[in-house]
Amino acid sequence: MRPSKRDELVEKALLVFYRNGFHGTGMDMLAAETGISKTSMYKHFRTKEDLIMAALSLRDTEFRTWLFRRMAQLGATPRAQLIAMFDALKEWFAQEGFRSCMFIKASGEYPDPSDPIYQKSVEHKKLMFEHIRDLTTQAGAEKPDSLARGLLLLKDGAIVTAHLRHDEYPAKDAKAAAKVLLAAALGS
Amino acid sequence: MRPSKRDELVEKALLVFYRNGFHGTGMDMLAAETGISKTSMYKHFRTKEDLIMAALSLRDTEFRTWLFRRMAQLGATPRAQLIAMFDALKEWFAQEGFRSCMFIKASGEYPDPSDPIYQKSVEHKKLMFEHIRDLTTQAGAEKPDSLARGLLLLKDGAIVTAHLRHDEYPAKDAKAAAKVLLAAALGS
DNA sequence: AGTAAACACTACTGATCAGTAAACTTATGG
DNA sequence: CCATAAGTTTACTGATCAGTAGTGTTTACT
Repeated sequence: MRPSKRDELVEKALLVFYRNGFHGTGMDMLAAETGISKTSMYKHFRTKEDLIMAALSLRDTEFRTWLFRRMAQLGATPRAQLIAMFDALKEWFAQEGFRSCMFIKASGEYPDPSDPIYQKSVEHKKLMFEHIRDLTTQAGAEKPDSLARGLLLLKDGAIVTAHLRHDEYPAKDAKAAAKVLLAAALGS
Repeated sequence: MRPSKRDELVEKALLVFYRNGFHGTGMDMLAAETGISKTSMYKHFRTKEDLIMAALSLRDTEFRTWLFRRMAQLGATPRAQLIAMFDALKEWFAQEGFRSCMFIKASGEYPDPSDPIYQKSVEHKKLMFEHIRDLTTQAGAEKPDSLARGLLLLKDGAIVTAHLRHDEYPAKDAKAAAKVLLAAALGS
């Protein structure tokens, strides 16, 4: 099984799921939009849920890779990186395809905590937390966990707000608030 | 048309939509769960979308009424009310039926900005903002709009995080961060 | 008691849902 | 050049989707 076609399917499915939602995307529509036949899709993935899980895994690695790299590019010190997270978010919000956080949406459509899709969303948030907490630790915070959770509240608040409010405020306000939290935790 | 049965339908439909999602809830399932026949449902509402809109309207007034009243009960001054918002949220998160914000979920399932359901979600967030901004104004903030938006980022961040993380942290961290923002904006 | 509205029940429409079967086409590697 | 595997197309399954028609039943007001 060569990986290329399968990967292509997952990439395209990811976009359609992100744009149309999970329940809102049928397998026939997916076949039409990706140009890949339904039979082939079911050769690679036993069920729709399996395909969703693969798309979420791809999204998780893609998103964290992009965000953390961009933070590192924009900020020299750990503290500067944490502030730069909100500059990176601003760039994301301005992209035309931006439609909130894939995992917040996924857990909204599959709210049962025993559902693998829900659990994947929990996992993504956990991985996000771990990286941010590493940075707050490096920055010398007394309570790195608490500071990291606070910054992530601003991040997720900004994401869902940016989806309902297409102006510059969510990223801007979140960045300003993050600076205040960092100053309170680390000194100005 | 006596209002009682119609209202009963909207109330019950609201619960089912909130629990199962919008696309995840079929009209047959709704009839089964509410005990109201499909025929009757379609006497009151021409389409499923009309019913969803009615449910969202009810949710909007119910939620804002509850939250603002609770904030007034828990806080004497405008500033105390703003902090108390996060105590009220904590109570909400602890309720067994808690499943994130209905409007964030609605805009996730209906992401088209021209969709009435999406617009209803925007409207709800706007009404939330206006009340919080009134409080930040009364509290004497120099930039009441900016402070209100910052506090609402924490609120929505806490809501979506609490849905994926069933512990006390989201409400606790959001309250701590809110205190820091208020201290920075109003003086300690 | 009688009337009319509100209600429920059953059964149906055509469309779409996830998923499958079978036959055909393409590409690749020995 | 041939065999194998990956891909395609078409057609299908039974279930469920939103929404409707027709007939009967309950309720409330006069």
